[in-house]
Amino acid sequence: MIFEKEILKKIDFITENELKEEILKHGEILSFKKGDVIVREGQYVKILPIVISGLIRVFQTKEDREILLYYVEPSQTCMMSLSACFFNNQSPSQALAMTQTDILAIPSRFITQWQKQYNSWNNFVIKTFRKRYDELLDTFESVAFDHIDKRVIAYLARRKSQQESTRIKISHQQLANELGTTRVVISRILKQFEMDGKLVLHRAEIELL
Amino acid sequence: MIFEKEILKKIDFITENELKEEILKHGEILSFKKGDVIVREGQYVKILPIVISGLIRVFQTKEDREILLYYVEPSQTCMMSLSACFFNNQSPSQALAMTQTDILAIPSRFITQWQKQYNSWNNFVIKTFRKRYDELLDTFESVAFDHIDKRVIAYLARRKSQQESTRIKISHQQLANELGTTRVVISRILKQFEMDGKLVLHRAEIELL
DNA sequence: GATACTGTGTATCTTTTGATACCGTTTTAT
DNA sequence: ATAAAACGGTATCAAAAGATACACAGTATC
Repeated sequence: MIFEKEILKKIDFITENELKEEILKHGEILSFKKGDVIVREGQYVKILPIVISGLIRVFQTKEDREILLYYVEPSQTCMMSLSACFFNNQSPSQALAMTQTDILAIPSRFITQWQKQYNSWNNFVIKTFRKRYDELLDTFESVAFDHIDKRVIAYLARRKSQQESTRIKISHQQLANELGTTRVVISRILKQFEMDGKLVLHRAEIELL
Repeated sequence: MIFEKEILKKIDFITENELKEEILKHGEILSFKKGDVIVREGQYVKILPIVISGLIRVFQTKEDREILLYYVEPSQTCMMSLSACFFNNQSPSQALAMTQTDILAIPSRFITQWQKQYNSWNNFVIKTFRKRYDELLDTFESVAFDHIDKRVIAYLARRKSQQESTRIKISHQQLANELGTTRVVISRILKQFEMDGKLVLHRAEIELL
């Protein structure tokens, strides 16, 4: 059971009390288990998900490879859903629950309505677009100009700071998928890092030093 | 002199007559010559530019290299300006007039106001964000997964369709900057294409066949 | 017309990354 | 318990792209 108090804590970027009430009234909590598909490619999207707890991975698949768009963390929403709701489009991407995840589902009809009525909602919408753009630009720059070893380090560092632990559970294959390369390349680089004393490798787990 | 009729033609995505009048009333036409800097990095942005004629190049500079974000064509606006106006931020990027360019400058205070009042304006705002995101994603994918020769061809094809001519005025060095690589690589690839009979090279100009 | 700058062709060498293949270990499923 | 799948180490080879260097032609400037 999720209490209203917890929900309100996650949407503290909403300043108008009236809007808070509306959100609690019209939003519905949906729960997903690890590995559940939340949105399929091509599916029409009727709700906007705001993550209350857990983590959602949003990605596209193109010719048997995945392109990671972004993760949706608590207090955030999915830009692609936002856009799809807005224009009543099909979703161009897939969303997957990475862990047990609870979302607050807002029916799409409220999105533009609230944008007009509530400043903080409109801010939320615009910030979501801008944030994802900046993230993508970051990724783009690192793909364009950095070597893979640097990207691996950056990825691990980000994971470390997100989860407050130096042990990162991920297989070489998964890491390769995240960075858009192959398993052999990742194994090679990680081994080198281990020899340099930067980390220790365990099965499906990387321990940062 | 730019006539109201021409302006209205360029903003035909605006459906409300009332808004059209407001735009004509509060917007101001600004003209730039080829090469003029329209926005500097770090500058506060007080107006939203809608291009009436010409072309604007929006890019960032990082450690002596340029990162092209996008071009703003007639009827379009600059996402970065939109975002900067919205949050009263400094512009993280530079904008440069590629040719003689006329813009319709909308004072920033109207942006959110009109978003609330006019659906077509809000659509314009959201579409701008989404469009630039999609473009960036496209570029990202081609950088991540395509070889440079394919990217060169794609770049030339886009330029061709934009300007309705098979002769593209660009030097190898400029082309290298656009694609984030070096002159030698571009010369090498273009020469190969010429030998394959796909194009003819002239000085600072490429003729597509 | 001399000079400097820009644009281009091309050769050589190196680094990075990808592709493939093979092997052993550990975990999972039946 | 046994087979299958997932995980990872490593070697070899090839391709793509970057770095550097040099030559020379066209263009602009004075």
